[in-house]
Amino acid sequence: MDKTFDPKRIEAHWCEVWEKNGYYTPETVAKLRGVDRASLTPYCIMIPPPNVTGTLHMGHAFQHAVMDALTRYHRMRGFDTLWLPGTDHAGIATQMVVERQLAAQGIKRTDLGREKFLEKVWEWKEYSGNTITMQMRRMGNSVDWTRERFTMDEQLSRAVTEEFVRLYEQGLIYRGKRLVNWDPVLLTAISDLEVESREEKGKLWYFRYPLADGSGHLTVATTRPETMLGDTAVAVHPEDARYRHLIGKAVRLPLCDREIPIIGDDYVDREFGTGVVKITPAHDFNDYAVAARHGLPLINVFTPTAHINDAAPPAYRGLDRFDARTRVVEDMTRLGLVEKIEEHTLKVPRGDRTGVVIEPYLTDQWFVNMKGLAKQALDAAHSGRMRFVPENWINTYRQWLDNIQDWCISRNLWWGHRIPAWYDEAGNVYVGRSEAEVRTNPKYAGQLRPDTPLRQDEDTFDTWFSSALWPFSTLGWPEQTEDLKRWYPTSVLVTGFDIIFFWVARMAMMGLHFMGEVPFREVYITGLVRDAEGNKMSKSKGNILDPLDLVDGIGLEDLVAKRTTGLMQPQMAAKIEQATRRQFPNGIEPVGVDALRFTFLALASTGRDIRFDASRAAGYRNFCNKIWNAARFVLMNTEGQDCGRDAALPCELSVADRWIVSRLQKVEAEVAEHFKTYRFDLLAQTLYQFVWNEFCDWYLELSKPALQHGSAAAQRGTRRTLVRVLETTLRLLHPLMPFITEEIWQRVAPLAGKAGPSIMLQPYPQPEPDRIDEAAEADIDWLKRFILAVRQIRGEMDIAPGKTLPLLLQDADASDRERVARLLPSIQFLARVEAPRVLAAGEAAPQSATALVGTMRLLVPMAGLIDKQAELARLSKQIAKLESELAKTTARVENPNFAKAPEHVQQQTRELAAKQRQDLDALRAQHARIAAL
RNA sequence: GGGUGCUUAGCUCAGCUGGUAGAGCGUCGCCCUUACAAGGCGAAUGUCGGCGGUUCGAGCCCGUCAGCACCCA
Repeated sequence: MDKTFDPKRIEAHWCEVWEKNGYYTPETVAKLRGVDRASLTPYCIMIPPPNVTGTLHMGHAFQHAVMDALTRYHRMRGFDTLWLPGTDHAGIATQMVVERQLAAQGIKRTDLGREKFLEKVWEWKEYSGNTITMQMRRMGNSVDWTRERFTMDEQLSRAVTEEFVRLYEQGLIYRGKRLVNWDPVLLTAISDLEVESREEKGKLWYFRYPLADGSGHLTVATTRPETMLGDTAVAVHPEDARYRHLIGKAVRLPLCDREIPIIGDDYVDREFGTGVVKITPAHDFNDYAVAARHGLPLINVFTPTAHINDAAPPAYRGLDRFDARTRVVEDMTRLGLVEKIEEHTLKVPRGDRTGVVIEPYLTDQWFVNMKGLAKQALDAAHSGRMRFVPENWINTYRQWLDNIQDWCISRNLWWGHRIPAWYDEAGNVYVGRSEAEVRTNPKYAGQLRPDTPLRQDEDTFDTWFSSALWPFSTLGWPEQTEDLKRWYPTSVLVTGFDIIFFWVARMAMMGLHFMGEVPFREVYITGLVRDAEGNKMSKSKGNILDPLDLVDGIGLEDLVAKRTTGLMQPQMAAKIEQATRRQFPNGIEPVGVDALRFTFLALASTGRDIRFDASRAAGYRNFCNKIWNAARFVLMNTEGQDCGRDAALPCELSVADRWIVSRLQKVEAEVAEHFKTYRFDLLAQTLYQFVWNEFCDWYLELSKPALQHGSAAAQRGTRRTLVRVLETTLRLLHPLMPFITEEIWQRVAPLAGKAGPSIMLQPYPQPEPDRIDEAAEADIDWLKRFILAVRQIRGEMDIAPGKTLPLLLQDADASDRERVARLLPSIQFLARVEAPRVLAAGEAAPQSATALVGTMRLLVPMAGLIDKQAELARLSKQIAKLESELAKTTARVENPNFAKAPEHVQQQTRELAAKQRQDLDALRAQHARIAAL
């Protein structure tokens, strides 16, 4: 083995072997194991399908590390395990990408026509769609590629049609002219979830509307002057003394020369502006509701691209909405009807994709009635059939479902699932799985003749309308396939809190509605990966990291180039470059897949932000190297040697052997608990500490004297323990770090008597409580304290580690003496001391540096080694520390009410105080002795 | 306005049903000891955001104030 771990060399090899041999596919795994799948418990995770045109970002890599750990863990535990991969067509996002590409060539989507345009999108999908899957392969994600799905696959598309037709037939879908959020650039409706409202600086214009009877005017305040062209009323609060008497009268709408009524409605906020609001029902959601209550007409004054249409006076027709605003204000000013203009901060709705101001707009759209669906979804969560982890996220879920609005599912896009609805020339709607089905549907027989021309709805569905089916459409629904029966409901959904509304809730609703059961038993909500400063990673901010750049490393220049090309706002480039050069002055060192995956898991605590710090990943690369070298050591000492596989030969286990085996059992139990509770941070920490701080720091060191000087039986026992513990540890680590564990396991497994094609298919280690050995743990605990005490003297006195020290023991009790005798080789080797001599009671000791182990005192004679002042300083420091601790303990014990504490706590605390007092006395005496010399 | 979190070492974060405050990274010493210098050994560092309460005992429970973040309207 090389001296340094080189991830690149092994990663490519293993991910190919694993996939080629079908280890990701449940049928193959069962066959290789010789078990009947029917006898196994199913375990299934559906990947949240990434956008087909995207690339793998840190958030994906993070969640995939979690999902793969769960998948590999359950596969090793013998579940019938499926992690199903796939991608989402992402209607708006993808259409935008392709439109932008065409725009660069001066082509518009409408120039091509629907069919040609869709061809272009499919081309792009083929080209870019494999990027993420390639990246996932490199990360070693053990998804079953034979079951890979795309939301626009033929079968999944059929599922969407089925969904729509059934909901329609059940009366849960309706079509209607409603006010929707309209993106005037994309020319589509979007759902309220796709609108981002941000505070922006604007103005508040105060306009005078003359009363129709000429008796004066009312002043309205508005943030959108241009919409006055569509006003159909002005409203005041019914109890507003200033205006109450005007209700029922009318004003003359300037510029339009229309008379509109003054109405009373308690929607009006008396404190805002003048307390009089203009009502524009076709262009404002609140006004729309007011109009509905008062039976007001709706006047739409915008075209789909947000230009003024022919419903407005001729002077404004064809103007863009912002030009119209300027024009309206100018005209009103000229008429002397502008009372004042104030600076004003307001919430501006913008499309989350385009960033343009969203227009409330009156169009025909399809809606799903959500009330009943939402109730089922709420019940499922409340009853615990679907459980959130961490559980507080149920609040977010509930909050949305409690206040749910009907869902606008139609998108006026070309890319997506086309709505299976047809219209005749009179505009009657016919819904069916196909035009042929519509024509043969007896329900429509009366009104639809065979020769009636039908045209299909031009629009497509909201992407989430299809991904809501993902947990079961991927398994074959609406067909009752074997896969569907096997894996639905799935075991767990792993996703971020940002799409609880968009996706989790909608999957729950559709799963319950169509399958009669929750789509997943548990929802593990992860935090969002942010950069080291806590900012969300985004291309426009220039702080994105490509997970593979961490894996392979990247030079500073390449990183800068990567972050600054293709920006939507090229003027940001200089700033981004500067920040990148500051944060990664030397680029990024390669860490390999295993280290990156381990980093993600170690960061997966319960918080909602995950700050990614590259130095953390470097730390775990070092961990990989540590594992690698520990394995080297084990192999160097065991390969080609007797590792105790022959049960007939005597095999002796040392205290250290029994200790590490005992510790291993406890670690295995902790690991199981952490998996169960999704505490991957604690899981990673447990394994890290076991490997580094117990196995490497202590066990491997303790094995050295045994390997060199032990009896044949003892050597055999130690070799056996070395290979077995290492082999088990590799299996424990495998779900977190698949590559390095596989590579090493291949060499170690035979020595440990294990056979099999891959560590992936091995059983996951389970604790065996009868191998816990408290006596061995107590011995090693004592030994560690003994050795640490000597090391502390050595460290603080700056004595070279290689220098062998003489050692005297004072006040050693019988147990101490017994242990010293029994553990002598370990003590001498690890503490680098001569065989310690036990001082007889009352025997004078030479001038020494002292340390305490229990009641026993370790004395390192100072002659020629230790400076008197240094030792005095060291003792003073310890005394001071102990004094403050004792003061705290004494305060507790001496509290008169301490008697109320449980007996064992009192006992424990008194013993602690006694021990501290005793140690303190010993240290003070020692200090006095040395000071006197 | 409604809701949800967060505030612990220089940084990033753990801290279980209340019982002697922890880890990683960083910092400072001493070491190229034949698994590993991507390493070994040792060390330093905390008014657990403030105030009040409950309790024998509070980082943890309750109240309150402050600051920060996010979601919904």
